[in-house]
Amino acid sequence: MSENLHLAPLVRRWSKRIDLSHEDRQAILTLPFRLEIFAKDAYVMREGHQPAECTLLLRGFAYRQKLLSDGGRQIIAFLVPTEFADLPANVLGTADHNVQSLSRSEVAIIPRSALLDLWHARPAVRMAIWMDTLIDAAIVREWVVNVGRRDSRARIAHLLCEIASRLHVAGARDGEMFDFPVTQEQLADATGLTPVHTNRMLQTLRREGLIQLTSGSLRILDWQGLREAADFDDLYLHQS
Amino acid sequence: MSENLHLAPLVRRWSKRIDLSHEDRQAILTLPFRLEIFAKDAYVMREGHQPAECTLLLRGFAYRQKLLSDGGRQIIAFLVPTEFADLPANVLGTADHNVQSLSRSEVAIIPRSALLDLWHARPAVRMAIWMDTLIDAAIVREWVVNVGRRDSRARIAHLLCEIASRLHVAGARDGEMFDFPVTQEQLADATGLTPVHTNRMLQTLRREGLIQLTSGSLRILDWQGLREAADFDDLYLHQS
DNA sequence: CGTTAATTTGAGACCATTCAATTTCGGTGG
DNA sequence: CCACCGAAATTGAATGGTCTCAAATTAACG
Repeated sequence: MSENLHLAPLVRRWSKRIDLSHEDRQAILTLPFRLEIFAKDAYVMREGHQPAECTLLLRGFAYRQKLLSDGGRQIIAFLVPTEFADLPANVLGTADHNVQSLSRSEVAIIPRSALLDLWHARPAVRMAIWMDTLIDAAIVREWVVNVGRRDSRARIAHLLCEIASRLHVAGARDGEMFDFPVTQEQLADATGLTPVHTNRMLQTLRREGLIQLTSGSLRILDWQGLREAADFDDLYLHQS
Repeated sequence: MSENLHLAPLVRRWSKRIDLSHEDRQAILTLPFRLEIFAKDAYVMREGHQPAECTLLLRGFAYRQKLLSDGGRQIIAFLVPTEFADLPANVLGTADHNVQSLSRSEVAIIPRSALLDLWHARPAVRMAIWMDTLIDAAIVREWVVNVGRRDSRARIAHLLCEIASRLHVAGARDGEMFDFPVTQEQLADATGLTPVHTNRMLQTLRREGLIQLTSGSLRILDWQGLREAADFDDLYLHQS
């Protein structure tokens, strides 16, 4: 059977948590889809819309976001490759938030029915998807804690810890570099701070020798120090 | 077959979103369980623990919560009857947050395996559970927005709007009264504010004639006014 | 009716914001 | 390769929303 390897990373990620049979893998790899490119800042999903297809992020990053009536913006989550952008909207019918592409990104667009059929037919796959959903929720819960109860320095530090942990699943090491093209304004919208204050806190963390953040790439110089500054415990990521 | 009506409210709620066949209903109603009572403030679930059973809230209220190393507490969600307290922990293996009983509450404790069997056997039931999970996540996302980007008055107002909407699914009306025994300290921990400032904002909302909040019960006097103060849009609750 | 928890009030301190200006960076065309 | 441009990052000073710390009052409960 002709199989397309665009979906292989998804199989790889799911396999770490769930035993997938050969049939499971084949069923995933032969899902129908079309590729699409989103430019930086392009909307992948819009609040209020009713999608008929599922969008799987293959390359690049994206973020969930909500806009307030006063023009404010809150970023709710960052999406990394092999994550679905609009699963909730596909199941519940209507999107309750927006998804924007962080950088230029590549996605696979899969018919909702195909994914749902897979979900009904293959227990292991549906368990993997459910676990994805639950971990997603766990991350958002930690964001509530971050934004609600940590001071600005810890907030930024915690967000950076989370990003680094998710980008390098197998334990982040000191000095390691991550490609993550985020602006300070976006970090501000993710932490509930202003861009100005976000800038000052980043400078503080740099001055303390904890991080090195230049446009597009993050390097953690002192993982232990950053973890302490953030009060970070990666239990909620459920990646071990 | 002898069926126990303790689980009937769960069937009723799920039926609003999903068509449940007679067999589906029977399967739910005949789930094995034992009843348990939790006192006010008792822990229903503890971070780090690995539950073997699922806890379904039948009467009273509960809340999800995380503690910080500096002693701070952030409330992440309120649970109302017919909601599961520890589904994520049962699926992912370990609890990543705490659940406490808000008032004296009654729960049904169901063996994990029984619920999982049901989940595998009955497509409609697992769709209902999945939708629950997704709506849960949507609510938490809105909390991130609330805590991250709204000022203190709007934050309190929004939380009250959400509670009222969830307690009276079929559209809240002016002057209606809800039983919700929450303290101002808990409202503070849910909104990321201090108890003192929460008190002042509640007074503001009262002075404006929007609410009437006495210990244990909430009455919304001006639903439209409160909605505007909160910038509230109930789309994310997905209850229509 | 006594005791403890919850709510309320006041005043001062502080963290983060606001507003504005400047500098640096990244990309583009000459 | 340099000059230019807009976006992003940085700096400064003043304002302000929320916090902190205490004390007083009220409500809940046995």
